[in-house]
Amino acid sequence: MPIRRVIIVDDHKLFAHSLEHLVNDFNDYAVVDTFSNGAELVEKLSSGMENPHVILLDVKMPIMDGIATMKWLKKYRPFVKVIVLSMEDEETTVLSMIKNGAKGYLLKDIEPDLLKKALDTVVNDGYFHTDIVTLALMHNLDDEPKKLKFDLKDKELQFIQLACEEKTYKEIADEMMLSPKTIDGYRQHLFELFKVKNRIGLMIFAIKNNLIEL
Amino acid sequence: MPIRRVIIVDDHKLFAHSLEHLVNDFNDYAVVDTFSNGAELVEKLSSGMENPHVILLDVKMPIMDGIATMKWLKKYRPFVKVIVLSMEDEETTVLSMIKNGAKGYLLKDIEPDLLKKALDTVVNDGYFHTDIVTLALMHNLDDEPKKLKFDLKDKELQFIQLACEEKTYKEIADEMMLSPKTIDGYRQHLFELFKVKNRIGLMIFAIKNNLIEL
DNA sequence: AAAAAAAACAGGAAAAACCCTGTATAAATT
DNA sequence: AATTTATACAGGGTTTTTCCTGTTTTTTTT
Repeated sequence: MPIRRVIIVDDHKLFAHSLEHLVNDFNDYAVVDTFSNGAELVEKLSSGMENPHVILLDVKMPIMDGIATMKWLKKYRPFVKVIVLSMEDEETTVLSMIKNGAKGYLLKDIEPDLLKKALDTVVNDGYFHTDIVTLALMHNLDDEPKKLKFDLKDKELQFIQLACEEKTYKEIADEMMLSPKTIDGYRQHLFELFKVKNRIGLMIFAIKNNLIEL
Repeated sequence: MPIRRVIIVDDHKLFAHSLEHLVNDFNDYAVVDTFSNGAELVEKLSSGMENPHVILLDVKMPIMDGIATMKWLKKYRPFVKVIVLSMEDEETTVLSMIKNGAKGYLLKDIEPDLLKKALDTVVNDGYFHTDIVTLALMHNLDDEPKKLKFDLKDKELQFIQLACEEKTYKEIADEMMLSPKTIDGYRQHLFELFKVKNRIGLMIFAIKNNLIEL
């Protein structure tokens, strides 16, 4: 196996250089460069630097942070594998890095062995996912209706669901076997309750509160 | 550690009983019952049977399938840990089982050792997630605009995004600095293109095709 | 420069959505 | 039994949306 070129991007110089030593001690890996923020990386890559196999990327950095860097990489170097090395395990951060193509997400307090394993796995299988990622993904999946401050009657909920389909109120009235005037009453009541101005507003509210299934 | 009570639910009798032997051979686990579909399980649990620690659940079953069973369990026995054992790895199925609280999802062709490990991990950590789950979760996350058969101009896309907000066309016209009549032209053109009948239909289309960010 | 295509805009009208106020009836409270 | 509350419904008006058929202006193509 050829030596894998690794780039480290981290503004914490001490950490970055210790990491460099560690990675250089692994067989098959060599750190070819370290940068202290995303902008430096982007600049070098843009000006013809050879692409690395793997980038070890921090999240919190000055000038151009990990998320912005990840977005750039996704767009211009999608084939370069990125492992995020971060102090923070906030789920929104994890999700946003994974969404933008990170192949792994590790906390900085892991054992060196795990980093080695992550590198190997990412190179061979394309990704390395730890519990931290899986849990974030799971919570992201949550689609329980958020507990609303109002409790909606069955008919109201049914109206909302139908109002979020490509139907006229007349059609909704037929389907619910009620007068169009009654339907108009539901509409008006819910507009006031949700503080929306039109049917689009109602639909936005319904989506944000998981009242409907698209 | 006390012996963990396990229930197997699988209509494939031969498989179910082989599995029973296998699990009984594991230390710390004992199969207390096997059922050939979800309905049998639900009936027994409802009529006072002691709850198991773990349920090994198949997906494809007659009468009451794995998904329906999982939904029932999520509602009435949320604390019972379920590991899905399935032949199929269709991502929608995986997602739906995980959404409904399955703690693990394994294919039936795995090694016995892995099942043992899954049982131990589920009992101790609460879940056991294999690549099959992580991959399904990842793809679920996809929010790239799907490649449309039409290519939309910038103005059209902007109109769509504004039309999916709580605005009148007059307001949209102001914001885009165009005449309301021009906006109406965009509307009509896109209605025909997407084959929708009203603004709600347009919004549904935009959401399904990831044209907008809510 | 002429022709073709695309983008911006209009008139006019019907349909649907929106809004306000008010009534009859059934259901729940007291 | 009397009162309140909730539900279904109406009249009638304003605004917005939707639809159809054009014209003018700008941009692109030839």
